[in-house]
Amino acid sequence: MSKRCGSFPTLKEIAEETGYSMMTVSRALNHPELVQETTRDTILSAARERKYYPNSVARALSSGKTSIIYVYIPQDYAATNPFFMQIVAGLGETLGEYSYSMLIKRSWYEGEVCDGIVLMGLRENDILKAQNLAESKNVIVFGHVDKIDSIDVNNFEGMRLLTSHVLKRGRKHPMLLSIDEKRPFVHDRECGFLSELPLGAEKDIYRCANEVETAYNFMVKTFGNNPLPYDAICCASDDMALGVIRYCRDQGLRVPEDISIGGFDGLGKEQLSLPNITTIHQPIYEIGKALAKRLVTQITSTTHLVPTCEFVAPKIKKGGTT
Amino acid sequence: MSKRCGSFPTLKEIAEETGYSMMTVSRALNHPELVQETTRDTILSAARERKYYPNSVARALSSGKTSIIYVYIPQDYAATNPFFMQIVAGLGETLGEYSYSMLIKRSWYEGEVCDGIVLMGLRENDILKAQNLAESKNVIVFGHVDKIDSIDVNNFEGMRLLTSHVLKRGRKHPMLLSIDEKRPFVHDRECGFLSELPLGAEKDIYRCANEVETAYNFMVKTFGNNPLPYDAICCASDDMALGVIRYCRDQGLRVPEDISIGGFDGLGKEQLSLPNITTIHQPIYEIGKALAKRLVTQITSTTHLVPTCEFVAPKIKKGGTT
DNA sequence: ATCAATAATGTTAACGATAACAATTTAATA
DNA sequence: TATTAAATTGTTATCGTTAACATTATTGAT
Repeated sequence: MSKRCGSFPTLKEIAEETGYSMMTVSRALNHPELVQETTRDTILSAARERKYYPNSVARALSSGKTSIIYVYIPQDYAATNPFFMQIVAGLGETLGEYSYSMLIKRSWYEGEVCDGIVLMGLRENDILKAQNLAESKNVIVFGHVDKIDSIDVNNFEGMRLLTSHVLKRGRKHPMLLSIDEKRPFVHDRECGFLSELPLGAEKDIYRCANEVETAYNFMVKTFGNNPLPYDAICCASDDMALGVIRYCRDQGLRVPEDISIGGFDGLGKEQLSLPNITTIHQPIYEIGKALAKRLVTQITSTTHLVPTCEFVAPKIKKGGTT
Repeated sequence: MSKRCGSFPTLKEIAEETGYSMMTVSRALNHPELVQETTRDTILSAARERKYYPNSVARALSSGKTSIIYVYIPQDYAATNPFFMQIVAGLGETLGEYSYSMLIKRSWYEGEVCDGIVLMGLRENDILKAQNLAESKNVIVFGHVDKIDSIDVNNFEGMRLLTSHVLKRGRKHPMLLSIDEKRPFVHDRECGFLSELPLGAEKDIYRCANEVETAYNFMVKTFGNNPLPYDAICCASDDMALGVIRYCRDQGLRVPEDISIGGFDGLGKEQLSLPNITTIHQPIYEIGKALAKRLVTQITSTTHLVPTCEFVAPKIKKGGTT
C-alpha cells in the first residue's frame, strides 16, 4: 500500500507540546542564537525526542530555497556514458559538501523550481533556451557557451598537445580521424590539430561516427589495403583509436614502430588496448567538482557575477602507442 | 547575483487573466475532463501563452506527492564506482518513464519527504534503520534484506557457476580468493564455491581486500615463489582477478594453460586483461530498472504488498582465462 | 412544468514552514 | 530613576497549489 509521511510530528505539534509559538520553535532549530538558552534546550530536546524532521517541501515553498540542484543529462546520450557519470559523481561530491542535493533529469523546460541548474552536452538549438534560462536562474554549463557561466575542456590545447607529441617523436605526416558531428568540441580539436601543422593540413582530417566499429570500417573503406599515406593517426576519441589500432594491425602495421596512434578522452578505454593508448586525459571528475563550486558561488553571491567560460587544459597520458 | 523564480506566472495570475477561479484553472491543467471544452481551451491557451509552469514544490506540499525518489549511495563507496553508477543509470531510465525524478543522496535519515526510497550497499547496522523506514515509506533495497522489498544478485549461484565451469574444464583443485568483509554477498559467493566441492574445501578459501594491488600482494605473501597447490583460482571480483593474473604471470605460469583464473562482476574490468577474464556478469543496469519498476508498483498499489526478495541469477561470460 | 441527477464552477481551508513586523521583556546607559 | 537599546518571543500573512465541500447551471425524466 502506498505509504504516507508516516507518523513524524510537525513543527506545530512541537510548538504545542513545549508551549512556545511555532516561530520560536522554527528559530530554535534554524537560528538557535536568536533564542534563549533554556528555551532552546527545551525545544531541541523535545524535537529530538519526538523525532521531529523539518518538512523540506514546506520549507522550500516558504523560503523560496529548495537546496536542490537540477542536473540535466541529455537524453541522446546513454545514462551509462562514463563521461556524464564521472561529471555527476564530481558534482554530487561537492554539492553534498554544501548541503545541496542533486536531482537528475533527462529533459528540461524553463519552469523548474530549484536553486540551480547544471546543463551539459548542449546542442545548437538548446543554447538559446539555455541563455534564456540563465537570465532568471542560476545556471552553469559544461561546455563553452556565451553569456552563461561555463567550464569546458580546452579541446584545442588537448589535440594540439597530442599532435605536437607525435611530431616530436619524429612523425612527419599525421592524419586526424575526427568526429562526424557539428559540435564545438569537435571543431576545437580539429583546430588544435591544424595549429601544429603547415597550411593545407585540412585535407588530412577525416571524419566518422564516434564508435570503435565505425572507425574500423571507415579506415577499411577509405584506405583498404593500400599503403597508408600517414605515419601517425590522431583520433578524436579513444573509442575511435581502438578501431584504428585494429585496422592497422590487420594491415600488418606495428604500433608504435610503424605508425603512431593517439586517442582522446582518457576515461578508461585507453586501457583496453595493449599497450595502453597514448591519450589526452580530460579531468572530468574534477570539472564536475569545479562546476558545483562555481554554481554554489553563483547562488550565494549577492552581486551579479559576469558569466565566464573557464577552460581546463587536459593533460597527455602517455601510453605505448606513440 | 542569486536569481529567484524569474518572471513566470502563477496559477493565480492565470485565473485572474482568464476570469476563472484558481480551482478551475488547476482542474483544466490536471483533470481536463472535468472542465467544459471552451473554458479548457481558454485556460490552456492562456497558460501556454504566458508560459505557465506549475510550481512543483507547492504542488507537492498540497497534494502530498513529490514525484521524487530518493536514491542513497553509501558514503563509503566512491561516487564513481561503476557498480552504483550503473544501477543509478538503470533507475533513472525507468523512473523517468513513470515521470519520477531521482534525487541522489549520500547519507540518510528518517524524515525525508519523498514518494519512495532506494537503498543500496547497506551495512549491518543500517538494516534495522532501513526496516523501520520501510514501515512508513515506500522503500526498495538492492541487496537481500528481510521485511523490505528487495532485489539481489544470486551470488551463490554466480560463484557456483564459475566453480562448476573450471571443474568442467578439467581442473581439480580450485581455490577461492574471497573478499575480506563480513557482508552477505561475500558469504553467499563463498557458499556457492563450496557447493561444488567435496567437504573440507573451506581451507581453500583465502580472503583479502577487494583491490588489484592488495590481491597481488596477498598472493606474493601467501604463496611466494613456492609452486601453487591449486590449478584454478576463482576470485570474488574482477579487480582481484587482475592482481592474481599478474602474480601468476610473474611466477611464469601461463593463463589459462597452466592455471585457470575466473573473476566476478563483469562491469568492464574483465576487459582490462588479455585475454579477457572469464567472469560472472551481474546485470546491474537491468536490476536498476527492475528496482525502479518494483518501487513504482509499490507506490501506486492500493493494497499492502508482501515484501519479497527477488534473486537475479548472473550469467557466466566466458573469456580466455579458464 | 417540476424535480432530481449531473455537469460545471466556485469557496474555503488546508499542506508545513518562514518572513516581516509587532510586542514584550531585559539589560544598559545617562 | 528614566530612557533607550538589545534580546526574546509572538502574530499575521504568505509561499502556490490542491482537496473537500458548496454552489450554480444544465439536462433529462416524469
